[in-house]
Amino acid sequence: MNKFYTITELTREFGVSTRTLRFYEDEGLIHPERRGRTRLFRMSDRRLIQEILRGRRIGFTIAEIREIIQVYKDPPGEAGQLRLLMKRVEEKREELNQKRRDIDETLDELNNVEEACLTRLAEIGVGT
Amino acid sequence: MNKFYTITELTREFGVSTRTLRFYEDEGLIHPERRGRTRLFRMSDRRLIQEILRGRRIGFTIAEIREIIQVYKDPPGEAGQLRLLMKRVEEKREELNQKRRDIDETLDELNNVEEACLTRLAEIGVGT
DNA sequence: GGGTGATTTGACTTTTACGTCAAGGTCAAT
DNA sequence: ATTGACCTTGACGTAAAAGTCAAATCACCC
Repeated sequence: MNKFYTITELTREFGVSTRTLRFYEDEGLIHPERRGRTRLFRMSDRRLIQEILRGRRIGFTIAEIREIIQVYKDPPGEAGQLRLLMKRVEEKREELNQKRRDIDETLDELNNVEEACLTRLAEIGVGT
Repeated sequence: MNKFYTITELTREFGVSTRTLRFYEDEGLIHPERRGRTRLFRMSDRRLIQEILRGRRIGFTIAEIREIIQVYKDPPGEAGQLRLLMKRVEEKREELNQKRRDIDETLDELNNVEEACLTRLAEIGVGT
């Protein structure tokens, strides 16, 4: 079937604006086909957008996302480049692990807040 | 002992600029004491800064961080407010859980990239 | 074949979270 | 008293990631 998606289909699905998707194209993150001037998104574009948005949610910049995409599209062939890439991967891993710790701590805090709310509610509206 | 910290002590400890800490004060996130015009940070300020930076790392905006701080400083007393707060807590929890999933998926991807690098390296520089 | 609604490009604007001067105050040590 | 380190306010600048708006074009349907 090889269905094509229009830009607004994808904006609705992912909750982003058309401006955002065009911006990602301008930035070289996606390359939808064209029929005339209108963009036609394939499955692969759709998946790529999902990855981009995932990166965005965890705070990657466009440049970082582009870099990751590049690696997938065109992995380096030279040993030095490979080592460099591995170092960067290691750094990213550290960063993400830190972020996970931060998230876990914050989730704990949220639990505390919630419990405090519940006790408070129990005190106030004794018969809720 | 009740030690005071100077602004640069804290900037060095946390790896942020003085501008950043003054910005946080302008935004009402911290309220260091003053001796004359110079800021004196107490332990409580230090801890608060840690929390702020943790929030920052996981992508909270200044406004969100301020809101969280507010809740700690001055928890709402009215039932409706409490319920509202709990709803927002629940939303934040969802958001953070999503972020955790995103991070885990990205960590998996990083592992793939690393493995690909290793195989590639083994192929190329057979005797590294 | 004209209207309607979706798309496109391009330019300009906005928001967030600081960075970067400029211009000077404070204080301890020399 | 001067130097040097550190601190202050205030104004202006900037980069990233879109938002907004205008004008033009396109596809489609009756």
